[in-house]
Order: sequence, then C-alpha cells, then structure tokens
Amino acid sequence: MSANKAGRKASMGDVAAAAGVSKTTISRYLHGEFGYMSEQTKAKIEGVIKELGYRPNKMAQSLKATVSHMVGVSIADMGNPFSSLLIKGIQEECRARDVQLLVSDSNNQPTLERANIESLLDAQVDGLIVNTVGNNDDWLVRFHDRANRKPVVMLDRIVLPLIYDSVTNNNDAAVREMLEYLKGQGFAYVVFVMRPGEGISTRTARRQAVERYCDDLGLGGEVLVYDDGIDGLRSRIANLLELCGNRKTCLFANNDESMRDILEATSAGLRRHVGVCSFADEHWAKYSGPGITCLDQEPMLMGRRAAQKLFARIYDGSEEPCSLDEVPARLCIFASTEI
Amino acid sequence: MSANKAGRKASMGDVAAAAGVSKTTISRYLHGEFGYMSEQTKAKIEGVIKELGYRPNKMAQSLKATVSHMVGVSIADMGNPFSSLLIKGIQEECRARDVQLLVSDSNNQPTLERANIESLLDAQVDGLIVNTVGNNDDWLVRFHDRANRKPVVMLDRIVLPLIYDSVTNNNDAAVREMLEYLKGQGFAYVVFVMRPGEGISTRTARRQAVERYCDDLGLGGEVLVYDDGIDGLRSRIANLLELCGNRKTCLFANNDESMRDILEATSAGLRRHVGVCSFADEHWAKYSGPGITCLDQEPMLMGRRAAQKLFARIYDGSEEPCSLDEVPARLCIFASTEI
DNA sequence: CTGTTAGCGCATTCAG
DNA sequence: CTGAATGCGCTAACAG
Repeated sequence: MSANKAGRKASMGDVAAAAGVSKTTISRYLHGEFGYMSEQTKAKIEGVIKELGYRPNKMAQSLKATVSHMVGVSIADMGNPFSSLLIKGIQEECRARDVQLLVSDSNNQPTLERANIESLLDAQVDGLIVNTVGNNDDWLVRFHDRANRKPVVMLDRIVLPLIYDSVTNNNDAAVREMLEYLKGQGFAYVVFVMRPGEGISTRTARRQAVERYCDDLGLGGEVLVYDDGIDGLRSRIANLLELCGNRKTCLFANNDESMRDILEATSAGLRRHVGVCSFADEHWAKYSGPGITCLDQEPMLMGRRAAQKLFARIYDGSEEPCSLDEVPARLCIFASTEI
Repeated sequence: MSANKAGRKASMGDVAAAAGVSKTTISRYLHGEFGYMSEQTKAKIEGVIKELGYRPNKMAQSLKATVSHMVGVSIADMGNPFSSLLIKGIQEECRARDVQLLVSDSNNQPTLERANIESLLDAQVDGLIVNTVGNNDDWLVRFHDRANRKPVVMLDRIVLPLIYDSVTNNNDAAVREMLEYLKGQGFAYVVFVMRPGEGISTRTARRQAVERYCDDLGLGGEVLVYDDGIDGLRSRIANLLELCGNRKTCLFANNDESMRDILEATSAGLRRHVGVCSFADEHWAKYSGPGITCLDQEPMLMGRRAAQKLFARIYDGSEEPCSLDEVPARLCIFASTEI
C-alpha cells in the first residue's frame, strides 16, 4: 500500500490504473453510483482502494466545487475558558455536518483579527464566525460590502446596526435579573467592575443596563473602570466602600477576569456587608473564593447557535434577513451574595 | 471589483485577462519576480489586482505544491481551559509561520479521535498534533506504520515506546517536588485523587510517581480512584480521613477537574489537618477555595513546543530521531497547604 | 521581458 | 455498463 509518484499518496488515477478502469468509474464508485456497474469491477475497485489505502483528496474536490466544507472562526482571545467553550460548541455542529474548523486567535488585537479573517478567506473557507476583539467595527462594516463576501456570524460581541447574523447573551435582561435578585437580598448599592471596554459591545451593553436598572429599581449604583492593575483596583475599591458607609454593597464583575481581579484585590478580606457577583462560568465561580454568584452565559450553546446559523446560510441556502439570537444567561446563586 | 463567472471570486485568469497578459506573468508578479518585468506591466497588474480585489487561492496552490500550510490538532476535550491554552500556544507558532490550524475535538472518545485524524488528513494537513484521549494507543501505533504518513507530535499524553515526537510535563519530577514540599510542611500522608486513568499516560505516570516517591520520602500514601460522582467521593474521603486519624494528610488532585470535585466533596468543611493540592492552572487554583497549591503545567508553552517540533520536521526538513520534550511544571504555593 | 504548455486530483459532461 | 475529454486555479519547465 503506497503511492507511486514522488512519495505522494495514492490518487484516483493510481486507483484507476491499478484496477484497470478509468477515473470516471472510480469517481462513480466513490459516490455510490453502482446503478449500472458490474459486480466485478465494483469488487475489484473495492479491493484496490483498500490495498492502496486510498482516500479522496478533499482539496481537489473543493477546487472544482463551490464549497470547501471548511469554516473559519476568529476568536478574540483563545486563552480564556469562555472562548474554548464557544469553540467546543461550534465544533460539535461542525462534526455533525462533516465540516472542518479553522481556528485563528486574534490575541485581542484588531490588526491580527483583520489579518486572520483575510487568511481564512484565502484558505477558501465557506464562511466565518467572528468573535471580534472590539474596536474593529469600521473594518467589519466595510468588509460587509465586499463583493462575493462569504457568510459571517458575529459571536458574543456584535456590530450595530445589525448587518451580520449574530449570537449573543441577553445581556440587558440578565443584568436586570441579577439586580433584582440583589435587591431582594437587601443590597442597596451596586458597583459594576470592568476593564475599559469602549468598542466592545457586550461591555457597553452591560454597563448601560446596570445604569438604567439601578435607577429603575431604586438601587444606588456606579461603574468602576480600572486599568491600573490589582493595586489600583484595591485602593479604588477601598475608597469606594469607604464612601458607601454601611450600605449593603455588591461588587458586580463584568467577566471571569474581573472577578478574579476583585478576589485578588480584596484578598485582605474586607467583606462584611460586601457581596460579589459576576458574569462567569458556573463551574469556576462555584469554587472561587466563597462561591461567587454568577450569570453563566452558556458559551457552548452560543457556539452551537452561531454554527447553526452559519450552516443554514451556507449549506441550506437560507436567505433570511440577518438576525440576532439571544441566549439567556443563567443566574447561579452561591455564598458570595448570601450575606 | 468582482468576479465574472458564476459569482466566483476573481481568479488569476481573470486578472491576466483584465491586464492583457498571461497567467504566468501574474504568477511571477505575485512571487516578486520583477527581475525582467517592465515597469509598465508591473504597474498595470498592480492596478488590476487592486481593482478586482484579487487574492490567490491557497487551495489551488496547495494542489500543485507538496505542502498545504495547514496543520491539524486533535484535542481530547476542548471544553477544558488546559486545552484552550495548548491551542493558544500552537496558534502562536502557526501565526509566526503563516500556517492555518484545523481543530478537532474528540470529546474524550477514541472513536472520534480516529475519525478526526482521518478527516484532518483528508483535508491535506501537512502534519498533526495529537492530544490523545487515551485508550487509543493500538490504533496510533498502527497508524505510525502507514505509508506516506504525515508527521505527528503527541502533546501532553504520550504513546510508549516513543515512536512519535512528544511534548509532556516532567510529571515524575514534578510529583517528587510536590511531595518533598508537602513533607517539608509536615504532612505525613498523601492521597492522590483521580478519575480512572487506565490508558492515559499522564495519569499512570503521576500515579506511579506518587507511589514511588512516597516510599522514598517515608510518607504514607495511597491512590484514590473515584468514578461514582461527588457523593461517592465525599464518603470515600471521609472514610479515608477517619482511618488517617490525626496524621497531617494532603489530598493531591490529578487535575483541575478532580480539584473541583474535591472542593465540592469537602464543602461541608472538614479541613483541620487536611491539605489540598493539585495539578492545575495557577490562575484558577489561586482563587479556588482558600487558594490551592498547585503544579502549573504551562500549557501554552507546551503547545508552542509541540508546534515548533512539528514545523521543524515539516518545513525545515528535520530528520532527527523522534524525541520527548519535557516542560517543567511550576510549583505554586497557596493557602491550602499552609496549615 | 513574456507566453505556451502541461499537470496537481477530482467531477462532469458527452459519447459510446 | 464504461471511458475520453475538459476544466477548477495555480505553478513550473521550456520556449521564444
């Protein structure tokens, strides 16, 4: 079992030659068109294929066809459990459709994101799922107008107005649910803690929701944006809690990362009437510190939804206008807010 | 800017026609062979390419060439922060070499792993990085003997004897380091806690190391294999600690997953003379429960090493005999063992 | 300085 | 029931 020419793998031509038939016949065999094929040649071909360990070359198939059965995903930051779950979800759908997944990490840099998308297209993917790093909307909007553009689905972070199919959390409603729960727990003041998030849709959405619903619910609230490391955060939090006096206050982290930063910044242990909650993965939040009440975003489900939307357009010929799917976040209650 | 035939993207032929030259000239232009090219046609081509938004089709290039500039990675379980960091590391090297990365998740099933590897090969990847699910060694060994086999690097989990290039942790030495540290802390008994791990190289390596070095160091020790959920684990641990009496005992988890299971199983809070440590990511261990002392495996570094080894073989023509790179795990000390 | 030709591995008419 | 011929987009001799 092997190849003949220059150490290459056996090709259809090799099989044809070995079986003493034409390439056409092999092709027909592979596509199950036995209708008018003699049992003899069929058996012969089967034998030769096994003998040579022949497998059709998908690249060559794609070159002729209009589809490659490959899709690309550009991920903002792969080193993030959230991202890996998005990809796991996407991957599940890919497996179901026998599609290959090309993954690129943008490392939070818009420049890389653009380069990655171009590279994926050069590799002839049939479509793209983009978890944008943010601050790349202008380019993404221009990209939308390109001729012969491949289908794109935005994942978790979106571009407005809605020019692409998108999947995200119900950020607004989730924030409201959390604030209502906190109010029920007797909290009087909420501090939303986040890294700078201009240009990242989820952050602004959540920030605005916090501001709005704190008002609606009669909660005191503010947004704390930090960009100066753990020590900076520590002193800001300390100041802030000072001002709060003995109002029951909750720190609400924008994501896992900020949640960990809060835990580190407050490790001296200034809890008393101070709660903590976060957008975060339930499995990790549950065992972080005392157990952190969280909004789990169900990233795997989000990934699957995004892939489904993409495949519908690519392979099922869907022509629907683009739409936004909101995956509801799950409120998971642990000890950090039961004070 | 657009295509002409059937909505396809502009091809080299289209560019050639529009520029009034032959495809060869375009090809030369693209490869920077301006040596004998008139400034005129050069300028003309440049204009047309921009006009048409032409980009060369990598698939077509690969069809002729002997390399595709794509590599595949088969990952045991994508839904695992460890895995995502492995991939992030691999991805970094891919970017540096302008290689596309195809990712497949085996969801811990050997059957899927085999199918994924075959699919990746069908897509014409130049090589593979395999983070095996375990219990697939027979197949992997047979695979090794295939004609025209593509280069393979095993990542984190290895196959013995060493027939593939491999990257793993220094499991044996790391376990020893941890046990020595525990002894220094006054622990007298160590329980290595793991899910069943027959057929997974890292688990057996660690398990054996624990058994050996406990003896060497004069520590009491045993291995606790659990497969019956949190409640099962809880009662096993309780029994076990009962037997230990008041010897200072440490639970040593095989990975993040078992670490979380231990935290859940002991959430009732039976710590006193009981410590906890684990193979785990520093960032997560630090904020888990009281802060869990851990061996951080540096998965990103592992991923990079694996990719480097693979690329050396594929693109630099390395012919070295296959070898094992051991990435040292870092001991990170937190509160859980400072008792 | 540029074009012609052939072929990578496969699918697809069309003609037996 | 089967095969020859053509072309997908690109590269690489080989001729001019």
